[in-house]
Amino acid sequence: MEELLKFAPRPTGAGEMFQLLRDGQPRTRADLAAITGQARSTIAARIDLLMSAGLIAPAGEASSTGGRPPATFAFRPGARVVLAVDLGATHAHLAVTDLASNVLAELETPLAIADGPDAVLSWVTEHGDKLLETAGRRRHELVSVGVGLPGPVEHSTGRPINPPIMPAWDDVDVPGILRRHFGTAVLVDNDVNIMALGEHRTAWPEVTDMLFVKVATGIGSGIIADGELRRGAQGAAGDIGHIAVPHAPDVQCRCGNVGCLEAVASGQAVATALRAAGLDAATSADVVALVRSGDLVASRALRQAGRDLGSVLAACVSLLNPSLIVIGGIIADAGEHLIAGIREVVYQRSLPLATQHLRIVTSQARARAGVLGASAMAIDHVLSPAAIDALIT
Amino acid sequence: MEELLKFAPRPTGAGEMFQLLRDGQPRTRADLAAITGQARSTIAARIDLLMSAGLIAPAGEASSTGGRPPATFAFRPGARVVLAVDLGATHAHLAVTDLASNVLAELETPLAIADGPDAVLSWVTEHGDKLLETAGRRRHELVSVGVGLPGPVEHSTGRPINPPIMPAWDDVDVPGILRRHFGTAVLVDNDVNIMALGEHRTAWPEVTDMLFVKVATGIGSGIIADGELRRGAQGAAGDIGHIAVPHAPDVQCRCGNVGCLEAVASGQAVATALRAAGLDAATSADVVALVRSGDLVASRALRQAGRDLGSVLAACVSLLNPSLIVIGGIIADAGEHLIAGIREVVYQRSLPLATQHLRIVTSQARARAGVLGASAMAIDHVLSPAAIDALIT
DNA sequence: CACCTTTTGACGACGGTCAATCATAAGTTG
DNA sequence: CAACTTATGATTGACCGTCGTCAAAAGGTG
Repeated sequence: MEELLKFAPRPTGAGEMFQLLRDGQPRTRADLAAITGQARSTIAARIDLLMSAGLIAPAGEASSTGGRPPATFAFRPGARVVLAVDLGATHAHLAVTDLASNVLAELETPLAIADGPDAVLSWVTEHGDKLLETAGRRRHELVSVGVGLPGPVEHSTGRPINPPIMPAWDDVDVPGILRRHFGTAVLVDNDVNIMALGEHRTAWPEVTDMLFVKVATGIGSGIIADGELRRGAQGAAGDIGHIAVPHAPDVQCRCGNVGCLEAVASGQAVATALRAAGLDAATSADVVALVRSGDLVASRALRQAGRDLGSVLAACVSLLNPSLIVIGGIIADAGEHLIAGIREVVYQRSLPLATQHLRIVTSQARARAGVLGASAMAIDHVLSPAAIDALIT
Repeated sequence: MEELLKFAPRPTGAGEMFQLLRDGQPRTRADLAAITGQARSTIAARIDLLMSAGLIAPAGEASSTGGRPPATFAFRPGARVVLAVDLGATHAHLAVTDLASNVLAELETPLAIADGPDAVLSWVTEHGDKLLETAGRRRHELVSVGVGLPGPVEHSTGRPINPPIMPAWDDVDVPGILRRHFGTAVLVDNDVNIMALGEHRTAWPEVTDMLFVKVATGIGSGIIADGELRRGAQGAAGDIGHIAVPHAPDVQCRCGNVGCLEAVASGQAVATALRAAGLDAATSADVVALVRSGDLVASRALRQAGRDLGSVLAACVSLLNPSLIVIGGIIADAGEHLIAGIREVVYQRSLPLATQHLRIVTSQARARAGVLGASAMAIDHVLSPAAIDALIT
């Protein structure tokens, strides 16, 4: 049966051949013909199509093997642009990127999500247009928009569902509103999910199973399994902030339970603990500043937060068996104390099989993880085989 | 090279049209044309192909709407058979099923996995052949074999990796050995994973995100996310037995840590606790028997085990956001005490968004979950669009 | 029974892909 | 520089899958 597989007939359209080039590496026509199994003439025709759409461009000549050197072709990320929108509880981060998520122009500013969808989204459309201009691109070059929101989102419809910190946004048709203005596809997801996506695509594209953990005022995570973001039944997957921490003190959490991870290890929780110890710490940023200034009490508190986080992440490791955990969010900027605490507990509490190939690292995308993820989500939608085929006809 | 595989199985579409019929429902040519958007003549050609391969058969006429009544066609599950093999620590369960996982012949018997791969696998080949004969099928009708093993398995290669209870099986090429005998594709996975698959396919096919939990001598789980089994980076996902239980007593676990779920809530752990209370309980089966006989101490112990399980499952719910948790394994046969304890804690400890659509139920496939899953895994491989296209050419 | 509706199978047309061929371009090797 | 090697573009006929049409078949309706 399997043997017959190799006789299976004809492959691929132009859109699928294009997927091979998305990694940015230049390839010759012969390369593509060998990989796809198609005739050289067919490949040549597809190259012409993709070139005339501007999606690929000649990338110089490869080295000769004795005769005429072959011409190579590579993905041309600058062909179009997308708008990436990362909305947090109190800030907004906009970026215009090319199709390889290179940031062409960006804008970061305080903005309260609680102002409601009308105010926030009209701010987005206004500054989205301006940013496009700053990047020197025209509206017709914009092919899609990706948005991250600080709450649970049903990804298929793009509507927030019962978002605790932005109640006015419940069930708002965010894609519809933005599409009316920009005239393109609009993809929406949870902010932690898009951070996970951003980190995955830009820093760890070859990893298939990873967990991205955002530690800031709250705590959340995004799950990549088998190479893709997993959102769960209602889009609420990764919500680890309210998992009970084993052996934690019975601290009251805003969710009503006691001993939640967020109540003992979030930036807010650490700040509260430091105030109780007589230090001046109101916000997560204050905690980071204290630790960076070398304050021992703050460092010790952060390491303990790491241990508490670690005891929850150990459970996540057992359940998901990722090969990578990435720690992001503002608290991750406070140095190695947090991650040291995490490692301490995770490697002790998990089985060897799950930890032998497990790395635990800090975010590389840092504050840009959100927009990079929003960009990646928008790009994915637009560079799918079907979308490419539609574009070039 | 691997990329090539991504392209080779890009078929003409007969295999893909066949996927529509896999649900067993009869459809007319017009139905299929409407669904796929292809011309009726094209559909007719594909029907002919699939008919001549025996994969589908006429299923009578649909009711007329005024003119000639259309003929309907339906998947013919009896066209081929697969062998399903569920190997536990101390027992073996074999089944020959048709392509809809209907059991045609089965065999369940004690067998020690610790006897090693040579002894066990030759037992499997011998009795596999006999079972095929019992079912009245010939060797050439067998198209694939699915195997479940009680330990971590790298699914892509089918090799066990560091299996704690079957060390002699480490890195053994199980698919290779069985393929040499049966001459078909052989798929291998962890036993809990195939139970999850079996339960999912036979009882909850429409659920996209669920968690199957096996509670027996040990505790393990299988994850279905976005409709498919997720195995993690090394195939060890779902290994919840060694997650720390919050507020649990510091019971020593065989893994070296203390307070593991398996050490406080497994059949073995409950039996140990009951012995300490003066009851006669050596195995998980004894625990089930005691509870069924109405023993109050045993019932209370099981309910507490449910609570402990629940506190771990609450974390899993927060992380994965499933819409269903299925409890299987022998302990699940002891009635509602266990599941009552689970519900008690899960619904209290998880956020409303995650629990509002969450059901927690006992397994419907029961003892057959394993072979049904092995069967489903084998069938999936053989009824994929690419495999069908290869078959009918 | 004649007429209508709908399905079905057969046929020819169309378009995409392939394999082969040739002339030409653009390098390397001696 | 000449000979050789390899890549490219253009062209061709053949093949295969798909589509649309049309007449025949099969049943309902009056």
